[in-house]
Amino acid sequence: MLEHSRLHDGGLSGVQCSSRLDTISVVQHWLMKSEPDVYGFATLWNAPQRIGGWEGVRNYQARNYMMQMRVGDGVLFYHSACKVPGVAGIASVVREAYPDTVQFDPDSAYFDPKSPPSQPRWMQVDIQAVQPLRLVTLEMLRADPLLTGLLTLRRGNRLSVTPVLAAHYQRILELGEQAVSG
DNA sequence: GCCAACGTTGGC
DNA sequence: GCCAACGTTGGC
Repeated sequence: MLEHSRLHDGGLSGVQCSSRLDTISVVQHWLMKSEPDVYGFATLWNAPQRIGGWEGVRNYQARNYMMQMRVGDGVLFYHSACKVPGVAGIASVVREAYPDTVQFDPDSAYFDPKSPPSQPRWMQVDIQAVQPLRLVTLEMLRADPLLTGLLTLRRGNRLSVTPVLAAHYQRILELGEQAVSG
């Protein structure tokens, strides 16, 4: 089992590093958006081994976040551009960043002629569905004072991959499970 | 390196 | 379908 030394780029740069930090594994959390009409949580849930490749990201910031992902990181699977947007389930990272498989394919909608196979521009990760949630709607997210600061709630935020604080991740999980039992 | 034009995202 | 917000492109 690999262990990783890594820091979020979200303001931890001032943290003192002990010499043992490189043996500490820190689970990170992320939110990833997908249009359910194209690829929803159910699609991932029904895929072989419940694993799917997150290809097609064509935004550098989102790509850079994916490159920070490590096996075991938690993922909130968010449904966007649909009737009721919200977090539909959780997944986890099962394969770390590798060259996006469709960027070289001229027949793919995600083809990027400016990305030579010798120097791939776009990366993807693989994620595995862990658990469906009762939809935690955008409205619920906005209404919860504990979720203040969640990047997805920021006005005008279109990033399809964003880091999520552990506390926010836990809270959203709670909301999704609470809805099921309640 | 500026910035206008254009394309895309995504809530509403 | 509208439109605000934001990223990218390309002329200069």
